[in-house]
Amino acid sequence: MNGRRGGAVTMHDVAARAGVSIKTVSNVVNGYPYIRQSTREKVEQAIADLGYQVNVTARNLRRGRTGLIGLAVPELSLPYFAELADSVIRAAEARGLTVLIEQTGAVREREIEVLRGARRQFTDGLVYSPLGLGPDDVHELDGIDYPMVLLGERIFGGPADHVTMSNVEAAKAATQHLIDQGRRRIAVVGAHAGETVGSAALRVQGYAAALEDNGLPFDPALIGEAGLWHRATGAETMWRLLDADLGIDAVFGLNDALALGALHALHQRRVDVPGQVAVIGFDDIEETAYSSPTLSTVHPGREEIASTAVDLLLARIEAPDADRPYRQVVADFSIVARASTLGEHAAG
Amino acid sequence: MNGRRGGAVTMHDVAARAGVSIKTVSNVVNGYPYIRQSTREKVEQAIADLGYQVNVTARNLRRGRTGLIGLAVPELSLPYFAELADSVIRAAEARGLTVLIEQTGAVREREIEVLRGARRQFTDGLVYSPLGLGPDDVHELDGIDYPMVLLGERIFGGPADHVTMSNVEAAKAATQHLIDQGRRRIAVVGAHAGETVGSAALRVQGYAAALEDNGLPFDPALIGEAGLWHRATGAETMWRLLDADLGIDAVFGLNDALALGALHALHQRRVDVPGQVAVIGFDDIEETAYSSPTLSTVHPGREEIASTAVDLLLARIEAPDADRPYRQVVADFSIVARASTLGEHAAG
DNA sequence: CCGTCACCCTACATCGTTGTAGAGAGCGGA
DNA sequence: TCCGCTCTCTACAACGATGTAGGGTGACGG
Repeated sequence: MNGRRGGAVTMHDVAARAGVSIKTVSNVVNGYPYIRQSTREKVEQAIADLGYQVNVTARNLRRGRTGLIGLAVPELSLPYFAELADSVIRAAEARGLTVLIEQTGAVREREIEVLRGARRQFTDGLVYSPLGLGPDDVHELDGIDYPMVLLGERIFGGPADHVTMSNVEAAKAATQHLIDQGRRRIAVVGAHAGETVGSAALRVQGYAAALEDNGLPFDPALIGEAGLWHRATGAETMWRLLDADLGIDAVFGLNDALALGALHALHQRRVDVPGQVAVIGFDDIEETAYSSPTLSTVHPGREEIASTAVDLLLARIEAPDADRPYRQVVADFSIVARASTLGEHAAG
Repeated sequence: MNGRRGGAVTMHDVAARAGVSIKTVSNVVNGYPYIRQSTREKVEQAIADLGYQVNVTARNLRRGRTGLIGLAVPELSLPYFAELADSVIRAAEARGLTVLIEQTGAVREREIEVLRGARRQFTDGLVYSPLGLGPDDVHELDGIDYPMVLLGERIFGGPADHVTMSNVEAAKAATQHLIDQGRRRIAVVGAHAGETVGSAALRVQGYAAALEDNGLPFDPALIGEAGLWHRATGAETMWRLLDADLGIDAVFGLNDALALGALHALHQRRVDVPGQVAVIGFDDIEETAYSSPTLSTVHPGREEIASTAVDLLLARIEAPDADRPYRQVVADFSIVARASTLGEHAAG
């Protein structure tokens, strides 16, 4: 029965042992103030003696809440999402919530399914990070009647709070960092041709803005496409760019996996980093601190995103009726300058 | 209320609309056979009209099961565990179970805490993969009164079924693979000095066995230590080994992260892989198929481990009283030969 | 024509907890 | 003295589902 097999001590047993009513036990457990000290002690003793633990299922039924929140991400095998999940789990734990992870594989159908699936019943709310949906799918969020927090830049305007990162600003800062190191021919790895929404488009936009700010030309030849943001595609794109002989002196990987792939390709071609080409990534995944050279990157405030998301969700869960307007929060970012732009001497 | 706010359609509502008793609705929902076709249709129509979904919490309370299982792993940011979690989630899904992940950070205290923590109440069982515990901690498992499946090689003999991989055999096969390519000076990256249990010890043991089978000497100088099995430590260990100038012609990374780190170090030192040094890893994480050169490795049957673990757990959950002896299952492995041992021509 | 049996359905209690309402004790102030 | 208040505790009815027991049908065999 519910975790506790065998014994299955209930409030009844505790009440009997302590010689009080079952409700008094409940009151003690829930910290109700008007209980005589001696009574409280009797109950606590009985609880200790019997090893009683509240039956959360029954409490949930009664309270109408489960204490569980869902987290829908594309895949745990993508480091960014594994680390995001890690942060969300920690943030939730700190607030007494438990996280139930659902993988969507970035497949549109599965992302939609998650919204109405049976699992929604277990959870008080959902942190939703879609990759497969596009702006045309906003209507899929219509009629969502549970607390939800959106992450990412695929969809805006649903009936949910939204936590994003400053993609444009951060990409601009990353590009500026390269320019500050004297770089002028900065390639991009990971663009998505034709897209106008999503992280790829926004980050390229930031890149272009930085160039413009510095009076540098935007050369389409420097924009390397890569559909999947994996290490392998990063390396391939880098090879293509190198083959084209464009005089590149820096690379902006739109995420860390791409940048690490590019780093790898550069090594293989015996291109010195950052001597000949500086590299910067985006996401600050753990591995960037361990690559060689260590990878400069954008720290997107993952912890902040996670804890803000959980806070917003919790607020909606606790006051479901308050039809307070949906908030959009933009997390702070920072540039983490490491050896791939500064060189070994200056960085760690 | 439990996911469905607002409406909160219950069996009562469905029963009223269909003009039957609430129990009949329950019977329809649960596939009870003795129901007139016409009645069934009426009920199903009412369910569809009202958009009714069973309240899982109430059902759980009544049935004494939650349909949730716990999965305790060190960290999701370690690719092996992220992929293991992925596999367990899929396996559980296929059997109608939902997974609740708990991260222990491989910290002994937190691993112990997980065993009795409040979360155990939410779950019908636990898939437990400790890294911080040692054989002396078996007693921590005493008195565990819920279904549990152990993973890994840290602890044996607890009151639980156990799924392991053939560490010794697999490591032996990996080493043999290198020997088959004509390698004779095979270094190990990732050994744990002094340990006699755990994956490191077992894999080194398999390595030694392969050498012996082939009449090759075991040279302690070739055994590179690395406490953490990360890419960075793999690279460091590899550098140390290279610096020692041992005439190494192959490297066995005790896991893929180490092997990838070693690969990286070799590249940096302009050592040709596999021309001068062949490299093989262990785990077959996704990335090994994308590294350059692609990394040969041991496929440890992660899917099999996950689905076996879930099967065993489910069997215990469904028949908790059956005191059938605890089983130990060893998953099959296979060698995945890629470019880091075969060269580009032969491999993908 | 009646008992038996398979079939279909219902009433009621129950899972373990918490909200509501209110009872009784004790105390101070009018 | 009685009222009203605070404090402490209890009884009872929920939450939404399912197990148990049993009440009606109608068909069939004797």
